[in-house]
Order: sequence, then C-alpha cells, then structure tokens
Amino acid sequence: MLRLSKLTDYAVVVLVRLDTGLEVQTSPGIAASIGIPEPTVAKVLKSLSSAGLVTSQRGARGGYRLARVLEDIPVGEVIAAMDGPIALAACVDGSVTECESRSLCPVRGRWDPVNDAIQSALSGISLADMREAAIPAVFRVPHSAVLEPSDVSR
Amino acid sequence: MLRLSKLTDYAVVVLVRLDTGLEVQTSPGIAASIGIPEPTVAKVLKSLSSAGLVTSQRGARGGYRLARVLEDIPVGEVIAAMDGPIALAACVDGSVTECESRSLCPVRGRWDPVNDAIQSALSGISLADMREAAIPAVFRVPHSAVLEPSDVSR
DNA sequence: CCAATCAGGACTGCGATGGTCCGGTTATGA
DNA sequence: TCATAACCGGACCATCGCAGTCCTGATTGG
Repeated sequence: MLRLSKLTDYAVVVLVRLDTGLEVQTSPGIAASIGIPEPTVAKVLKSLSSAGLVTSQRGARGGYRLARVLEDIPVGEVIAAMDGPIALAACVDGSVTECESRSLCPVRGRWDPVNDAIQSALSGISLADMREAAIPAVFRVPHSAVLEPSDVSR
Repeated sequence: MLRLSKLTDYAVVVLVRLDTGLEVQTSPGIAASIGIPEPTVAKVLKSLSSAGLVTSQRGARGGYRLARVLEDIPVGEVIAAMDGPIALAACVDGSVTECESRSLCPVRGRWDPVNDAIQSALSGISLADMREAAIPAVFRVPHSAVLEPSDVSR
C-alpha cells in the first residue's frame, strides 16, 4: 500500500509544529507539545537537520528552527529526508551493484516514468498545503495546550 | 523510500509477458519464460486474478489471459491489486477503528491531498507505457527463449 | 565549571514481506 | 470413467527493515 514510514508522518507534524514565531524550540519541548515520545522526536529532528530542512543550535538554550517557511518545503523533500530518495524500486536489494542476473531482470528502468510522475506530484504539494488539510483546529494552537491526560473532546 | 513490493514488480513483468497473441498461458509456463520461481508467479497470478486484471481458466489446458489490453491497465491498479489500496498513511496501525488518541493525532486526513496527487499520477501511466520503458529488447521475445542456465551476454 | 542541548551511533523487538508448500476443485481428453 | 493438468485458497516459516530506545560524545550559555 505504498507504506509511508511513521517517522515521515511525525516529521510533518514536527515541521508544522516548528512553524511558529518562536526563535528556537527544543526537542523535548516539541515532543511534549505534540504528544510523541522525546527520543523519537529527537531522531526525527536529527534527520531533518542533516537534510537541511531545519537548522540547529547546539548548547544550552539551543534548539531547532525551520530553515525555510512551510510554503517552500514540498512534501516530497520531507519524504526524501526521512525515507531516502523517492523511488519505486524492487531491484534495490542488498547489492549496490546491480541485479544479480541483469539479463533476466527486464524491469530495470521500467519504473522510471512512474517515479517521475510521483516525484512531480510530490513536488507540487507543500507542507503549508498539508497544514490546511488537517481536520479540526485543535492543532493550530500557538504554543502550549494539547498534551492533556484527559481525552480532549472527540 | 516508498518501497514498492517485489511482488508488484513481478506483477508488471507477468502482465506484460501475458500480452501476446496466445490464448491462455499457464503459470508454470510464464514462470519459466521470465525466470521467476513458479510458486511465486502463481501467487502473483492469483492476486491479479482476484483483482480482475486477468481471467483464469481452470482444468487441464487452462491458464491465464489478460482481462484487458495493456493500454487499459493503469499501473496504479496493479499496485492496488498487489499491495492493497494506495494510500500513504501511518495511522493505519492495528486497530481498524481509529488512532487510539484521535485528539492527539493531528495528522488524520492530512495526507489526503498527497494521496490524491499520487493516485492521479499513477492513473495516467499504463502498462503499455511501462513496456516501452524497458531497456533492451531481450524481453520482447514472442514466447520461448530466455531461461538459459548460462548467463546471457552481460 | 556545570547544566542543557544537539550529534551520531549501536542496539533490540516486532511486524510485514517474500517465498514455499499442501490439500482441494475443476476441466480436458483418452 | 479415470488420469492428468491446471487453478484455488489457505497455512506456514525465515528474513529483513523499521520503530523506538539508549548511550557516549561535542558544544554552548550561565
């Protein structure tokens, strides 16, 4: 079903969450505000950082900040940052070389047009678009709130 | 990396292979001609059959036949037949109900525009398009050939 | 100097996937 | 009528990647 990794899903949440007026936000703080365990959020942020989607500030009072505004971040780039380059492929087994029996693998290159189509589709949707698509406004809180032990209404 | 299941890849190969003038082709025959183990090919064909992409004829001299011409089979349909409905999703964990803490999951519905975009991208590419994209003509043999124990040139 | 924070790994458990096999059913043809 | 060829629909198991956690540095501010 074209599974999307959970981490990628988190990444979108984190990035949208980072889109506030605040200067920097710490990994634990973000984790608390969106209700995802801190180590996991940290992992996501590290990936996003090395992909250049967020900038980091080390040391005390450090944290993360969006490298660009959400409008300029296509969702494809987030997926690429988390799941590696976007490519529907099967031949990509273990060997970096090529399919063991290349002559028997008449698939090589066959998925290219499909990949291109998906690539361009994903380039046309920004995180800002995804932010709008969220359901209620429960999420668009400025900073605190959320993270109630009691289940919020519905 | 948006992994595509290997079975889906095989499915495309099998379907393209099925596009000959022959009436029906048997599962063992197809397996031999494309160099994929027979049980696996059988599995693929079963899925394709129940998805309505191929029709089957039981009994001796039975086999499989394309339900439509390749031009009328969008690749998205093949993926759906093998991997289930196309949907980038993460919330789809175990529970069929909904995310355990729906209030804390501000992602629900967020990926919808992305899914739609991918869906339409995949609808626009037919298997006939993918057949053209294959590399050499090694594959476009009429029936026999291929399946040499010795490695074919390169 | 100490505390807070990011960086970059290693490590582990679970689940999905790839692949195989088996008993049953249907149809052909001798 | 019977043997055979083929599909049907499961169950079954090993492997691999992913989610999630943790630990040890490096860096910065107070």
